[in-house]
Amino acid sequence: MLIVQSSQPTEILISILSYTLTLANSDFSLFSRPDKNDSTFNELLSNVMLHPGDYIKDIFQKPVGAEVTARGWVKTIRHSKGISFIQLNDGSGFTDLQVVVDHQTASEEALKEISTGACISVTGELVESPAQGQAVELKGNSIEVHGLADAATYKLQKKGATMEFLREIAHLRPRSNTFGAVFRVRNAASYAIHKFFQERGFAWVHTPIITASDAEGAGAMFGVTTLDLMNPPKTQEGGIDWAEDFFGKRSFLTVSGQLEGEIFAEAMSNIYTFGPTFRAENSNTPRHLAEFWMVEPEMAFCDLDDDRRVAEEFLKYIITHVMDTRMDDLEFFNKRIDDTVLSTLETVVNSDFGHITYTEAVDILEKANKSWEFPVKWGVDLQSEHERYITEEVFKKPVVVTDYPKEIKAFYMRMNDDGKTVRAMDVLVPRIGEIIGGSQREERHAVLVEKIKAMGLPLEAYWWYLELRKYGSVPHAGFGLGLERMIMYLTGMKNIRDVIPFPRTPGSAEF
RNA sequence: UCCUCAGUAGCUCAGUUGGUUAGAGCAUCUGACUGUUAAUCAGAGGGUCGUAGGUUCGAGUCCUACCUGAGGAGCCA
Repeated sequence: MLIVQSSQPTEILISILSYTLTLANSDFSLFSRPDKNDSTFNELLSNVMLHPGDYIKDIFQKPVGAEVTARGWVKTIRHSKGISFIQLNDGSGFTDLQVVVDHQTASEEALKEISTGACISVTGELVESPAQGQAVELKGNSIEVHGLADAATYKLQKKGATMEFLREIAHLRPRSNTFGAVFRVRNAASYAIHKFFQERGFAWVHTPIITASDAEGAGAMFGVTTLDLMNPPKTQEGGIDWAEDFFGKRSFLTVSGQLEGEIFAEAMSNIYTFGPTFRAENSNTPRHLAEFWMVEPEMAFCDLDDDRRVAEEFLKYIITHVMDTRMDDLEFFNKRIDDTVLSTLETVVNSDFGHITYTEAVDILEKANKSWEFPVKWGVDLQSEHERYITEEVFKKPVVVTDYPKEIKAFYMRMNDDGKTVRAMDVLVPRIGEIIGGSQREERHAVLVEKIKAMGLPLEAYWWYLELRKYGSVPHAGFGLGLERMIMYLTGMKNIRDVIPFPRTPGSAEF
């Protein structure tokens, strides 16, 4: 058996269809190559594409005796005298379909061409399985081989791979149990996010990826330029003349869509952003990426108390949806990755979140009979160890901490009447610590102007942000959720690089 | 960016106070087995010990630099 290499898309498709292994008549040399003129591209496409009802997850729902075709990638194949077993998976669910092929209807020689990683279609009858391990299995009558996978060089083995190794084969890792489950959960969580907001009348706003305002001060930004770095235009002072650049000024990849989100909240009332975000920090930890996805709702006519309630409802909704739709994957994580995943998620869904102020939190921490690596003192930001103590040991459930000292929070957070604290909130959950950060925004023009000045930020850069406070200003609030941190929470995965398809970190942008 | 640890077969690892021909399991290949479930059993092949220097009669092992990865810190989502 050979694989035809071709470069034209239509030829590739035809060669995919040409390796039909006809098992029913025991003549394994029958590999017909259909005349290219026999079929149009569209007809070929409709023949190979999976439709609802065709996925392996759907096949499990069909009655015993049904004639079905299963398509997917071989996870393992086992040969015995007279019979072979294939575990087939198309990514639609965690459970593999077991395909059974009798050597009286198919030659062992031909079956041994098929190995882990090969892509095949199998047609046959769905039957009750006589053995332990699965309720039903597919009794294969004919197998179509789309693409073989050389067993001697295929890198994704059946066992023994570390997360670090799988990261190096990111083009193959979605086919593994763990990563198939991770990305199904990621998809389900993403859908739940949209569903939650859409059901509540929030509009999804596509805030820009490229921005010219570097004034937020939320960390280092990636520059975007079309200038020739070897020979950039210079100003008279000798610096780079950004006026000559593509956008006529220095521009960057966004670090947050919040400020633009506020514009739309003050026009469409309730909105959310959901998209990629970039930080050029040289931070190399299991919790940081240079490119990650963030969800940022922004609500008009909303104070911090409402903000807090939305955040609680939001987290519970995502978890509930994933538990309802991807319990097969969650059970795998609970069994193989972290045996506290399910109990933690159930705790979050079934508890009313606690609520304390920063001042109360500091009081609790000072009175705690613990030796902190970082001493606690009013005015100093809470460390991870403090956050986890409060949520895991004091409350034993999620806690929202509000009203932080103004010095340790961003300029746009609304000043409290005490003049010392701002209407900020952090949602802390067991095992992770902070998962959501948010605030009520400063809607009073004069107060915001003073705040920007006090923090030494340039007023001009915020001209439009300040105008929102001059024309039809209203109390409003919002928060941010890092999608990957949520996926880590849902799956128990320990490294953020393993919950995003293609991680970007300092020194690494492969694939 | 700083601190710590690691890098030996395709993968996961062992390798003693420096010692002559570097091992295992899995994977691969060959064979056996009529229902397997990380199949099992028998046999075979497979290594520039991260890279470059250095110390030594002799380096996988000791030293230096660099590269890559992981954990911790800072920053945060």
